[in-house]
Amino acid sequence: MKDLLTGLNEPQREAVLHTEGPLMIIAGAGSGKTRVLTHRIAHLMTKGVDSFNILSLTFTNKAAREMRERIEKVAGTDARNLWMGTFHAIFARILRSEADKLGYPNNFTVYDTDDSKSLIKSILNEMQLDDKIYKVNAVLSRISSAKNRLISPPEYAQNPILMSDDEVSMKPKIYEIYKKYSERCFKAGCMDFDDLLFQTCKLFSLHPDVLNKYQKRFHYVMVDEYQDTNYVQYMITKMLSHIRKNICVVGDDAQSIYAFRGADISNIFNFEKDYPNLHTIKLEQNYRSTKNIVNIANSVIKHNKAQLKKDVWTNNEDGNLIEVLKATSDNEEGRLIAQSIFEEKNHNQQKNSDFCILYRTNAQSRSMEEALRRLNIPYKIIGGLSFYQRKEIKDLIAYLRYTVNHSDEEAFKRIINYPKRGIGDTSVTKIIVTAVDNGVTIWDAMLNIQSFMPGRVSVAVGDFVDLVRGFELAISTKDAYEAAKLIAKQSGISQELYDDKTVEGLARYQNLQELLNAIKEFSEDPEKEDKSMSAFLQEVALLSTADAKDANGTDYVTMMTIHMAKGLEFKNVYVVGMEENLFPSQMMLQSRADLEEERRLFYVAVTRAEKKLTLSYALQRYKFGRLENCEASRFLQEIDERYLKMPKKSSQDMFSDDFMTATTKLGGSNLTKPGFNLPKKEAPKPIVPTTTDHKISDNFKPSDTTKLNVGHKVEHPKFGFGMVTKIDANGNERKATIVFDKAGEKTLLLSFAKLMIVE
DNA sequence: GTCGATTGCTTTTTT
DNA sequence: AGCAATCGAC
Repeated sequence: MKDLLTGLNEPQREAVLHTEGPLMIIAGAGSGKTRVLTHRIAHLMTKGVDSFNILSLTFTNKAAREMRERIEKVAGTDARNLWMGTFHAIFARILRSEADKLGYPNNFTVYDTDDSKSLIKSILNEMQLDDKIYKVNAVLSRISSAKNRLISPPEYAQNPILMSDDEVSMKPKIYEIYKKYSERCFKAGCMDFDDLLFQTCKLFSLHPDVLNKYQKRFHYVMVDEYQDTNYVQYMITKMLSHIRKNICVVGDDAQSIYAFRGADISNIFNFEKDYPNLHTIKLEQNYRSTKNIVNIANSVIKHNKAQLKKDVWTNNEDGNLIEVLKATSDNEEGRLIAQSIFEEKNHNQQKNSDFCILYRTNAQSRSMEEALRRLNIPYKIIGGLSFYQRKEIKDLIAYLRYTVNHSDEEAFKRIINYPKRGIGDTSVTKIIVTAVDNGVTIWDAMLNIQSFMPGRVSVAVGDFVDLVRGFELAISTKDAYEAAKLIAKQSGISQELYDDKTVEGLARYQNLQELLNAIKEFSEDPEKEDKSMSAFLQEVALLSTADAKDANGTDYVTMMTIHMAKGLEFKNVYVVGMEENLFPSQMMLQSRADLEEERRLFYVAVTRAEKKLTLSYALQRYKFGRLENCEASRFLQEIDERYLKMPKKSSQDMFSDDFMTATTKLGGSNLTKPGFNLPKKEAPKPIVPTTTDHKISDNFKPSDTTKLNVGHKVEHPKFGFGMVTKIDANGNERKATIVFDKAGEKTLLLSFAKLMIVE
């Protein structure tokens, strides 16, 4: 036990030793949180607690896997009975043995987000609602947030606030859609992601005996990333730990970045209200980053109002100043970053894996990729489209799902006419509608196809039914891998992909093979107690992009969104695209709360860095295919200047040099001021009386303004001569801000303004 | 029922 | 720019 405590600081030790009663650990970035958690579990076990009685909940499979590995290192095989996993995985597992108590089949299948959307679309169609008004994403998020707040359809209908919100937003039918959606999922024997939690909560509420069973089992409950829990998750953990109250939550309010998905920081703030005898420990010493990085992070986060008091500090060296790079364009930004990585690698003998590029949106990766490729720097993008989101993978999975669960409507829709077997959308809809109207499953409807759709289609449907029966037999007589192989072949998917000789087709065929390999691995894994196809599907449904196996031994620069980077650390971190309307995102500028979440996101980004942090922005960037002008992010201005290093002179580019000089002058002394400049909010615009007596030049002829840009001198028939200072593009609507010599500053719509470009 | 062309949308997303 | 979804023509 002693060695579990060596090397820990005082609060860390305290957290490890405090095992009985409610405990909240507020863990600053880089404060050794994972270490504390693993040592705490190991400590429990050395005290004689059976790992069987410990439940540890995380948010990602990756986090769960890493923590399990670390515990096994300390505690050995004793840890194998530990229940450690994501909320969804753990409760899916419980539901698999208890689902019948809620009327679901125990081999229920799981709808992913695409399935949910597709089901909502069907329902909208059937209700003949305009999907321009009822946007699928909006409807789903409404339903999802209801579920996350434990509001069932009847409760939704009785909630005056929800109902009037829908009324006001011109979507009064949301309740009905929600009700139908729930019924359809239930009939299909399917749970969506939210159901895995919602139904667990329902199960525990309706069946005290079941709840009691798990309460007795889990003597100790631990929750990581508590700031990201939503209300259902809060309820479940509260219920589970109700008897013994040995609940330990770990979180950092400053790193809460998933409010947009229903995470509720107030779960942290309210935790002490639930547990009057709560013990709180703060881990404030940062072991990860240099003083400069810790300081800049603190100087950023202090702009937020809503936060717990915390004082993160470090004993590490001061380290480098934070460098700010300014580029004229998104492409140049990529070049500057790639160049910086290249130089840094050479100077300090670093590996590619010491570098990480973080951005707000996935779309920003492209300019980075191109630049890195040009310098032959290997990179890897984390996130984006995951393996299991690829069409060919989802298709085979749909076959497997449908074979396991004949009621699975979304799987059915995917496969009924793929590969083509002459059953088109009209027929499919008719089958589904008949099933829904008669209250039977789609499978039953197909068995009776003759009665309502005689003719050619019914033969095709009959063949399909026989095909699935054959698959069913395969699954019941063979192992998961052999069955899947047979299904891939007999469904025709294998052939279909094999016949496609394009490059993409080849890749798709290989992906299919890779999926089969994954099933093989699964069915040969000695650690898995349940190797059924149904178990495989469940595991796969809860996998995500971040869970992909690491390419072994290759050394690459990592690129990802900031969201994906939470919990990770790199020696050198580049946060790119530090621009207004990008980071913070313009969608997030609506409310203070949203802006604060963006700021926390920035906090997460900078705290990933161990040694060197670089921030960059571009003056122009392509957005949605349009070139837009950008200003430096307000977050840059919020940083205390003494931690910053001047923007580096951007390479060779004349235009950029000119711009640099100009802005540096504006910014004052280049020794103290970084060279970015935000328009001062208070600065009044010069008020100049409008003069309309400009004498139009003889040779005046309106120019083509599509190429009009900042710096151009123009003539306007009324306002006279002026200089373009800003171009704003909003869809097709382009606006130019022009400072006229006599008429002052004007913002003109280019589609109307007659302008002649003078130079 | 199937194919292609046009139209519209676009944050982040552990599950 | 890039992609999915929808619409119109065979």
